[in-house]
Amino acid sequence: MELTRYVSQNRMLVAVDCIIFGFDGQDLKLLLIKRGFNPEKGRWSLMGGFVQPKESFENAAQRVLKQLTGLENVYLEQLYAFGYPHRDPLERTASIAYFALIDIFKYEKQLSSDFHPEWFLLKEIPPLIFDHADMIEMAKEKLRYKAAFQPVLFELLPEKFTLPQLQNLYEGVYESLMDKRNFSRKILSTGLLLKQKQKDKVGSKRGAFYYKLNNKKYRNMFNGFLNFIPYPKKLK
Amino acid sequence: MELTRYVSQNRMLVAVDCIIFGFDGQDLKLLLIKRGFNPEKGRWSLMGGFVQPKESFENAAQRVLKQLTGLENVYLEQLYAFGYPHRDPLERTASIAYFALIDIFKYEKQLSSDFHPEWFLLKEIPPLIFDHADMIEMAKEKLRYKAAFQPVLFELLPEKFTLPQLQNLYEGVYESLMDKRNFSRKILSTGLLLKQKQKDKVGSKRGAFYYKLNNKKYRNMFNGFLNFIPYPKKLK
DNA sequence: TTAATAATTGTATATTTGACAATTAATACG
DNA sequence: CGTATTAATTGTCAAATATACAATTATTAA
Repeated sequence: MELTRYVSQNRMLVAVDCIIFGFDGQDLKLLLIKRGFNPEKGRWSLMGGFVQPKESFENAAQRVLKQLTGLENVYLEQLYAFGYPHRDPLERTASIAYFALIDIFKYEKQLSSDFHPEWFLLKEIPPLIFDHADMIEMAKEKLRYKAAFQPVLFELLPEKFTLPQLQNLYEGVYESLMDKRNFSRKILSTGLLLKQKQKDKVGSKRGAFYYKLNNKKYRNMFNGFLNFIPYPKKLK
Repeated sequence: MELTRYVSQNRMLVAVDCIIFGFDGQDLKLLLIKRGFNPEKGRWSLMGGFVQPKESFENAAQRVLKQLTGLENVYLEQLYAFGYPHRDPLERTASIAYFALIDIFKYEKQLSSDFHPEWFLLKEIPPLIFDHADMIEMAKEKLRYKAAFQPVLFELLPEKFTLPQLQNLYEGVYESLMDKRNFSRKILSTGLLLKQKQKDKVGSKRGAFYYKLNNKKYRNMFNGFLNFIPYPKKLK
């Protein structure tokens, strides 16, 4: 009899939205789309979609991400559930926000689709629908928080990357400048990087050596506490 | 016309569940209730409730928490949105889990109610309904994570507390033993604690001095990076 | 050959960590 | 009243880590 109890309760729509980070070797970027339907048609938005009946939230986020980028098996983590009553003016809709870290170069090969996606510099995000700006703000914060003692930023890099690129990445995330000598000492002391024999000649005349992740160590130390917080030199 | 788009989508129930931590000076505890309705009537459960039409998730969690403990303005933070399709066998129900840190002594005065609440040692949690055990596991992890560089554990203590109590708390959270000398040095070096003239005579013959939080500093440094990670001596 | 550019590398000091045990204050008991 | 008991309080030294700071080197382009 008590089984009827749920009847009196209200249901609501549940969506997922993805905050997709990328890094081009220089700057941090976000992938946004031009919303194709009302309300707010034509405005910039995070990529999202409604959770389907047989889908977990995680699966829904993966689906949405694949739809836009063609990518699977990328770093994806739940950020926060947004749910104040009128965030979508049309109807009450909860949104489970996920943030994704992708290798921007893998993405570029895909060339999706009818969402009119564009990469924006993290510092130049246009006005967004609903509470998407809040979501991004929270995602930035969480990334800083996490990267402070988990080597999560490597998810944004291609297989081979240089130390100057890595430092650019950390400087972008923490919006600060770091000392090159101290940075490389600290990063290399983790034993996480394997120096390659080739150099990247694109960025400079001299060229910078490539490094790869030591994947075994990476997986092992991912959840260990390691202080990856860089020491800001000056606030930009 | 596109306004009809949402029509084809499915709605679901959305609930909140609260993981309520307390600390009695010795051990970490969780407040659980005996579920009063089907399904799973009579089994132990986190305190929860459905999100009402005009309520944010946060408000729903506050309401539920107040209902059970009589407390308002306590530390409450969203933990994670749980949503796999059949977590509630009766009907698809998302649950936004919140964790709360309360002063267990303030609670004890309230003596609620018809939920049959009981404090359980964190190490002796009984079998729980649905995915509530997962929620608790995640909450424990998050508490460890946060307490590592935010002084959040003070939310579990009464206004006045002793250093041995504080160390018990950290040892409980990290399930490890710490060195008294190093612990007090580290904690006191933050300048966060104000030594009182009175002693707590309950715990020992000699008595231990009370400390209070320096509230101004507390608020200021809450979001700064501070390494509160204790150095485990032995795993218990 | 030289100039320009950006990558690479080292050292000294200050701070923090971590290991380690003797002393002290208060009470209870003979 | 003295003594035993209990738990709180306090200090030092070595090791590791953080931070400040600039000269040298490899490569390309002119």
